Amino acid sequence: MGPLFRKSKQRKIILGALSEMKTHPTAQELFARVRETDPEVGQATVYRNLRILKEQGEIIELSFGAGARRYDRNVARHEHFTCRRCGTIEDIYPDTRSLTGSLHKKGYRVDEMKIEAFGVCRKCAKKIKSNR
Amino acid sequence: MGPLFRKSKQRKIILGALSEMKTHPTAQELFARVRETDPEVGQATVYRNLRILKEQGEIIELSFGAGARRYDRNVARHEHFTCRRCGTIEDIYPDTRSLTGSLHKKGYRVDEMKIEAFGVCRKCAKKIKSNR
DNA sequence: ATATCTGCAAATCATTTGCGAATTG
DNA sequence: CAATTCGCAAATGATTTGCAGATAT
Repeated sequence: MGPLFRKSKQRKIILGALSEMKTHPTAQELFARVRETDPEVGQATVYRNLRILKEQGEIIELSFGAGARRYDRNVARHEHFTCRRCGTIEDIYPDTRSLTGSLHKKGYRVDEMKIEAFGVCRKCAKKIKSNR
Repeated sequence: MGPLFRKSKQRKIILGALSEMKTHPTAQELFARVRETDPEVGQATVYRNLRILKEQGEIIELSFGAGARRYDRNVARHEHFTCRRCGTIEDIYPDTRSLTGSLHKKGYRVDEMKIEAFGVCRKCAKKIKSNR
């Protein structure tokens, strides 16, 4: 079987910091955040632990288009909406059954489906409306 | 307005090579392919032209999870299915209207939706079946 | 003519790895 | 104690950029 994972001090710090951030941070953003309170934590430690936590199913790894990967403490099945105006990434919970269903009918075995939506979020849409 | 794009020899070579490849290649894969016939083309030229061709809407840029970006000459609206067994990336054309519709109802303005499906493709599914 | 483009090499950005020391169970 | 993890620095992989010379319109 695989290696035995320990509850290292750093692993707890990193998971704790990610839990507090609602912004779906990149490894670098999380590293910066961790450094604020624990300046002795190394950057490789952050990357290594993100990989381990992902393998353990404690967190999810995201990658929106190009650029750095992002991490998410919300492990429930969900998708993301990125606002082009304010940059916020919101969790969304679309019903994907008809999508996977039609693929199954065509002979595909689907075990994962990733959906990313882009546009203007509800908050920004309201602002735009009131400004005219 | 923006810059005037020219039809450089290299740009044509790169677009031509991508047109012939049905594999959704990375910039490096495309670079290697171009080098086979035109060894004088530089790697920066490939990257630069991929960006320009994308801006012009001649090609599409994809990024599946982590790893290098991939490029696609098929600019029609479509999505992708990646087979975990043979690695092939197939074009799929799912109906996304109900998905965008329900987001619109919730107040989001959706201008783009990206879907990536993963699993076992039809060809591999058949092979697995016949092997037992 | 001159804005655009090229090839090369060096720079940048995100991430991984080697290693000897420290920590966890 | 022995497996695991750490921090650091160097390595890697993907992509971008600076620049002087070449090219397209």
